[in-house]
Amino acid sequence: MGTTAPLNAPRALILETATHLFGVQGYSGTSMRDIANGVGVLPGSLYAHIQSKEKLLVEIVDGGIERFLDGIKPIAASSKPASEKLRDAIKAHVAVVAIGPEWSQVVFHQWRFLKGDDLEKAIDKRNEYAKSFEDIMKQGVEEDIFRADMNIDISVRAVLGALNWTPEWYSPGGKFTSEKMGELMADTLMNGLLNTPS
Amino acid sequence: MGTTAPLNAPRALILETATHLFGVQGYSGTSMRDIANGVGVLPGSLYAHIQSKEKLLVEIVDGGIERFLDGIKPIAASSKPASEKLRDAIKAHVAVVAIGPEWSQVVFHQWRFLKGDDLEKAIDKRNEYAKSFEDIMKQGVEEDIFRADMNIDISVRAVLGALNWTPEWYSPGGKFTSEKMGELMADTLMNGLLNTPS
DNA sequence: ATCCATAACAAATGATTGTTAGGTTTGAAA
DNA sequence: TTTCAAACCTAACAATCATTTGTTATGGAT
Repeated sequence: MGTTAPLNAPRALILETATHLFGVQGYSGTSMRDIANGVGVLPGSLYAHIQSKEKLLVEIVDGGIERFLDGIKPIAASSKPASEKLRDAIKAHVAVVAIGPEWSQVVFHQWRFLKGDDLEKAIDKRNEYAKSFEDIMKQGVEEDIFRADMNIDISVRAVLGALNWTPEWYSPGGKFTSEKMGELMADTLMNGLLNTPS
Repeated sequence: MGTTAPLNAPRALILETATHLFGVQGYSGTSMRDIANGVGVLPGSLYAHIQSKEKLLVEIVDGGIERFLDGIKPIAASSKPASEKLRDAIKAHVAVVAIGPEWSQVVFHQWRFLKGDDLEKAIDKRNEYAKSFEDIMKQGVEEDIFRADMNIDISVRAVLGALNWTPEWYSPGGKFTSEKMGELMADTLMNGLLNTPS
């Protein structure tokens, strides 16, 4: 008595549990005791696997941003027309969110609690991601595929806002597959809402 | 010695400070000491003006949601065509965000920390707000002003996502007035990005 | 001059925070 | 059978948390 059976993949389980809790309750709203409880272990035992609460967050956020960047890089580098690039980018974004909505929530909202270098790097990567979208928009305007009369800054922010908000309502068991959802999202953002009579 | 001059409008100052801190650091990430510090008072002194940390959040969130609802109610009730309603709704939303981006951040993100009735009511009002947008969309499709081939659920979420994300980047001293920003936002969301050759 | 409400401070409450140190169990290798 | 490292528990730490209590200073009204 007094001990419990070892977990099979302790580190992964801790990451998973922390991601869930950080996503739902926020970083500050989640205690190491909460995480330990979710893992099924006493608080102190966590430190056999992780360095600190903050490093836990760094790992989750960094890994998440990286996924989004990995998703868009080949698209940005391709030689497709901007309209296809943007559609692909939107679909890629939704696809990453669909992998783990809670993970995405942490990536989008909890990065604020990073400090120093970790914070700086996270912000840089965020900006890099946004710039990929901006580049596609600019390309689209140059190619005369996108509206010349739109404000690119605002449009980038509108599109990224719509995308960044998806983990707030996306649920894996919904009536659309994540692919379909990406399509619909791209349709709405690219075509707009207004009917364009032909 | 040992005491400090009374503040001029203590309650309002506390609300203001708490809103700022909750917006930047989150509810759980903000201590009463932080707030007291910002106000220029010792922690215990706050309780002469407020009931508790939680009531403070309730007041901020409730008041905020109410502003958004007040903004859209007359628009939803008007007899304009859906396209004008939606444009007005988007502009109204941006206008409310512009009053206080940090306040809006609290409204959009910190409501999670409400409990019981307060939480329930906040969610109800959120849904009510979303429904106003949904109604306008449906009206627009019926009137043949909006695309019949779009998915309304997804479009509502795209538009609200773009709008709810605005406090993340909006800054009062930007190069656009909030009115102009609302216009540009409406342009992008309603017309989309694609060029529609005439 | 006295009174009194307002609003502050000072100090402490018990609970919870992240984290650490040291001891114990486990299962597999030697 | 012994050894050994991984992974756990027990117990505690100093700091910080929201909040309460008792007291004091202030400024306006009586």
